[in-house]
Amino acid sequence: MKTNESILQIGHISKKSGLSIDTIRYYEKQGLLKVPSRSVGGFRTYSAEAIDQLIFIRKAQDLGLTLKEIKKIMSCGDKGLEPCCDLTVDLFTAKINEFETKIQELQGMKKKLKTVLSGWVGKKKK
Amino acid sequence: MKTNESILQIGHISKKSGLSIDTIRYYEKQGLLKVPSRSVGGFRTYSAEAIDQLIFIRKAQDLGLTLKEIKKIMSCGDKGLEPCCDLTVDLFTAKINEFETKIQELQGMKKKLKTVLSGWVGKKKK
DNA sequence: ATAAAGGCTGGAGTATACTCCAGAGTCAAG
DNA sequence: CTTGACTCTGGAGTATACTCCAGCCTTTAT
Repeated sequence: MKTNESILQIGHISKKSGLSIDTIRYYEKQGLLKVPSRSVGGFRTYSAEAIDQLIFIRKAQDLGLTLKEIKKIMSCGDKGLEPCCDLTVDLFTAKINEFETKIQELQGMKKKLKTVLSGWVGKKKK
Repeated sequence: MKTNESILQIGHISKKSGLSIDTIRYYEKQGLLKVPSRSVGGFRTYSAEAIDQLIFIRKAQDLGLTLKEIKKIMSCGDKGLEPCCDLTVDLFTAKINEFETKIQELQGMKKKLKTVLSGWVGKKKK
């Protein structure tokens, strides 16, 4: 059950990242994850880095980015932080502003929910 | 072109809210918007309140809530702030925590993007 | 009365992001 | 060498949230 310590199969990084095997393969197809090397028999083999990348994707997605946007953002890391093109600069700038707005909105919404919730607790049920 | 001042047709609230007519009708089908009254001929007629509701939906959605969740949250407003059921209390509590986490993540992500971006600006292109 | 702008319904189609599956091959242990 | 856990591919299917359309009706200005 224990192959080489440092060579991770897809099932392993699936468990570590919390993403399904199918999802990982889907991300690869979509170009979000660089194509992994393969074992002689054809199994995908990953380094630990892949786990971090998957977690990053999940987080970014949770923050409202599409896979396309995430792909763009991630590919900048690959190329030593060179902007791939002006559009990427624009994307980054836009996203930063968007995030700022979202933070404001989340704080507002949180307050709203809290107010409603505390009203319930005050009344108590049944 | 100007009917009664206070009776709004779907096209009007569409423009004001920034959502398409189709989307508004879709929300109605999904039960997010209370069924509007109709003109004699069958046109939907709204009050200005509907615009606010649409804007709320759009914001909540932007923050990562599904239409189902938004529906639940909105229906609480209708019922004088009574929790519709325990599940709603749970939903609210969970969402408040989720929002807190997201705020943290957004701030982290914003910082990351900013760092990358400032690297580009420093180097300047071409 | 009529024409242009706007609205109606039901249903089909689209985009995104998965999720599931069959049939077959791989790998490590015993 | 067999077994059982794991992985492979390609393609079909699902959920969510729209988006578009045909064919027809309403409204209102002229």
